[in-house]
Amino acid sequence: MKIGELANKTGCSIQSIRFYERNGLLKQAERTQSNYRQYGKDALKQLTFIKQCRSLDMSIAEIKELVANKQNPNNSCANVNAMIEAHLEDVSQRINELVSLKSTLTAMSNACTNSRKIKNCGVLQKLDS
Amino acid sequence: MKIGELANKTGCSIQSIRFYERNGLLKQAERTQSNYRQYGKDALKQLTFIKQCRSLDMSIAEIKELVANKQNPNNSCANVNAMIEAHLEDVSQRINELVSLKSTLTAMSNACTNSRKIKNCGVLQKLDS
DNA sequence: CTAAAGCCTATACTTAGTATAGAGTCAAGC
DNA sequence: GCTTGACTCTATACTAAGTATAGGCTTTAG
Repeated sequence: MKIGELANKTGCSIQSIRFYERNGLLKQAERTQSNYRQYGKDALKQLTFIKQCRSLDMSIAEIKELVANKQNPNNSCANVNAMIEAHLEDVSQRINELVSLKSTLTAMSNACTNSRKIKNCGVLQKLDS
Repeated sequence: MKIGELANKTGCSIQSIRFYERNGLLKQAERTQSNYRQYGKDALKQLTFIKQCRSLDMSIAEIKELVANKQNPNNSCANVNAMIEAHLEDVSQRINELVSLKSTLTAMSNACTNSRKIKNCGVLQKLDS
């Protein structure tokens, strides 16, 4: 199949598929005589894997590491586990940050009403304090 | 005071102060004869305001809008309120995404142990499914 | 045969800064 | 008076993960 079909099947944009190839997440695609990229089922699988990882907010670098690991089926998977744990830790921390931020924003939002003027705006007053 | 002192007092980097100026969040600084930026208390206040907004994850564009609003003390503050609400909504939604993501990652992390091989890695199996 | 749709590469743009190069300025010490 | 180090200046490149665009082929449908 060509890149457009692959894009449709995976929900990735054509540009991001090319981007993944350029960045070594997808191996270089075969080309037709007219230089069109040509994909098989394995590429579909690989791209689906990448999409799955991206949906978990993994970085390109992290995914690249996972892809590399998959090449060596008999190696230990300890670093894969370590990476997931580190990523989980990042996500947890970001959640904590955002929750705290949310409560500040809520307080701010409650400090004003639409009927005021800028000079009396409760939101701006909180921002200035 | 010069830019280094302002940076120290606010905890902003010198580069980001210049960045804020370039992008219209801070007004153009006065210059000394030798072209050094010269700041007074008002700049300190303004930069502190910007930092406060950034700590709430507001974008440069949003802060620019707030700064512009502050110029007109007698206007209604409705759009300030609307922006905070929209931002709060964004944050809430992002929290929801991350919480769901966290539970997926936790399940993944629980699906494997360090003692396995890549081909039997529970994490990779979940990622492939 | 022609026109539309699809594909190709290369380049610029996005966010909110950070990092660097190369040059000018200022204060202190000798 | 000179040098050295700290500070500042501008301009440029870089980050992440794509998206958007221009200009040029190729394929497909009518």
